[in-house]
Amino acid sequence: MTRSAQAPAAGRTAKPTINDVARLANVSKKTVSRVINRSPLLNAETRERVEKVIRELGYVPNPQARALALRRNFLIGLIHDNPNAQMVLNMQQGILEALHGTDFEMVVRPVDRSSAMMLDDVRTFLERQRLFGVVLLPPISENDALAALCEEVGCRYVRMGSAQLDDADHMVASNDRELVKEATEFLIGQGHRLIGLIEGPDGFRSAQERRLGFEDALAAAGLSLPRSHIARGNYTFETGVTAANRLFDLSPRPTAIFASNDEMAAGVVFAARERGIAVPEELSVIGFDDTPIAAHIWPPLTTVRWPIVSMARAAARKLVGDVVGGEAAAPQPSELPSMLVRRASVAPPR
Amino acid sequence: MTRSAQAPAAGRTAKPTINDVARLANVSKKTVSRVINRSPLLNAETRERVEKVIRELGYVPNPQARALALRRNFLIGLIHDNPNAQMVLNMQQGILEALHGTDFEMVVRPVDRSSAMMLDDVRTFLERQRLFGVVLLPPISENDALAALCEEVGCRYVRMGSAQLDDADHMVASNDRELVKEATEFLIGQGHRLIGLIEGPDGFRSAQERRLGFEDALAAAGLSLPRSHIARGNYTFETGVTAANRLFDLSPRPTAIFASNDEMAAGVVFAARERGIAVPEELSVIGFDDTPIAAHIWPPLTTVRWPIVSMARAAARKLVGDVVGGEAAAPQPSELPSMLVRRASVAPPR
DNA sequence: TTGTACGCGTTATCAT
DNA sequence: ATGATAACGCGTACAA
Repeated sequence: MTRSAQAPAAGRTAKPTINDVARLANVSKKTVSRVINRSPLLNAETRERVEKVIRELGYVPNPQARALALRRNFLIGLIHDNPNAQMVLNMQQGILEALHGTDFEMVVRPVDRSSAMMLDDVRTFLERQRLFGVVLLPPISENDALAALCEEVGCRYVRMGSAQLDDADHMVASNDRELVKEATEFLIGQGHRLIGLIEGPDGFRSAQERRLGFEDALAAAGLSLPRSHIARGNYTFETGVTAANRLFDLSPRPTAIFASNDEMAAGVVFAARERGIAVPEELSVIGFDDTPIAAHIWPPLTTVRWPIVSMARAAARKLVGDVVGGEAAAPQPSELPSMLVRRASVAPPR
Repeated sequence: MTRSAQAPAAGRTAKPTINDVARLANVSKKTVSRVINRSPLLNAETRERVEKVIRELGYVPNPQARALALRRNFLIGLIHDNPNAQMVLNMQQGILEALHGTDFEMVVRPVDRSSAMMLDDVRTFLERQRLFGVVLLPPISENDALAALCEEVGCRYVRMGSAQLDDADHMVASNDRELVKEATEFLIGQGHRLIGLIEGPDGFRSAQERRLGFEDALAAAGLSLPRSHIARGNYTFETGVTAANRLFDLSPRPTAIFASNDEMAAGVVFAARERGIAVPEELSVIGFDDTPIAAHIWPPLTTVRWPIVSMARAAARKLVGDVVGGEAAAPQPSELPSMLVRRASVAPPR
């Protein structure tokens, strides 16, 4: 089962190179290169001829050679420290959708935000691999030093997040604050007056935005928000359970809880079940993200759908748009809207 | 914040190359190359000297150049068509753990098993990117044609799966059959005699293995398995709901259900809740995988823990073990054991 | 054990 | 508008 072989007759392929194309088209390598790279200054007839040969030969440029010559790899990096599997995978999916049919591939790089070496690690990664660009996922995307680093090493980047943290070229954001306000207003509209908040971790912009939206709604309705009705979690199921139990101990107990993500909201429902509190009869719950868990627990969660796949797709298109044609070339939005998804976890208070 | 760079005062970088090392160490490129690639025939003293220069310069070989010269990229591919996010992410985590500290990066490639172009797509991918190796995740890992393709294009591969589908060098498997037997015996030990099975999709080896384990246990206990007590799902929550409802309609109703994965088991619990069937009082449920959902629904699921991260880590180490030192160089097991995790979803029948 | 000369496939420079 | 030639950085024959 031998491979390679340069002799044409020999079994397997020996993929054609730019030289083969040049020879058969009676032009120089450079001209072929110009065709590949869509150089504008090129005789139309010459281009036709070269393209014909390319097609006949089934020639495809060698990515390794291009990477060496261009000092730039055809790879898009995905840098993240997001603990939620569904979230990360959805983002991967969005990026891959944008990259599909292009010469780009996606390489995944989890980082440890708590490590002092984080920035150095990323720097090494970017400089060594010479990535074409990277997509920064929340929450690490909120790190300005990381964005500055990308800029410094000459790597394009697009940040994803819950608010505009950067200029439109480098950002794809959602309108969390607005939608959490809407979600909270929905609870108020159902008659709830004592609403608890489980906010996300300190220092996370998403946590801040969602809290602000929550406060916006209460303020607009003239409701007060006692400090005691705010608990904090770190976006995990377990901290949702803990935070919920803290709120359950209040007297009077909140009749509704908004949790800053679905994982924690699922923790609330779980904790309620443990304490014999009926959802939604005795407690309404709203989450955020609309990850599958929201629809898979009982009762299914009312939540805010975060357009995560679309956001990731837009982010990747922003990166490669200059190089590839088609839809990716169109200007990509820097904000994508979320929406409220109503399910069974909300009801009027008793 | 300038780094290395001995040369042209020019601002950015100018990373040292193999030539710089050779010059400063008073040896030829080739000797440096030998040091990098750990050639055995090398004067110890020479090696020391070169390594010293490498350290001082902070020299790191350029991956793009190596890829071109070696006709092989330092990338490990992850090929999958697994719909379960947690599963895929755990596998990614395992692979990344194995790759950490090496020169390898991971590139992710989802494929569409239903597409007629699947094999051609993968072939193009492998030939173009010249991957060092790929890890094949279930269920696509069960596709023998895919493995043959890897072999054909000269790409190393390791398959992950629920049974030994290939020789030890190309396989990391778990002992599903054994553990499902154990899980089922646990139900029988609790007193259950009417046990339903929700099996996985037709054609999936994991589904087959788990069904066999289930049948093994019933047979060993002298219990019959009416065809009507077997429902089929496709590993999703929704099909778990549907299958559960089919089993609930039986008379007499099964007092326990084994579902071939956690997603479907969660669907069973959900469906039971909808019908007012108490779990575990009126229905015991066991799942498979021990993904987070198992512990996050009520009641938490008894399930089989699939050592997915370890399996992926072992798979990646098998691929890169020849090249990198340390733990990865040790022979990697081709089978990793699962274990039964007992939680609250199982109780004796009434 | 070490060095020389060349190849890997592409892009960039600077002519023409 | 196109071409000859030199990078790009590293690995491999083959020679020494």
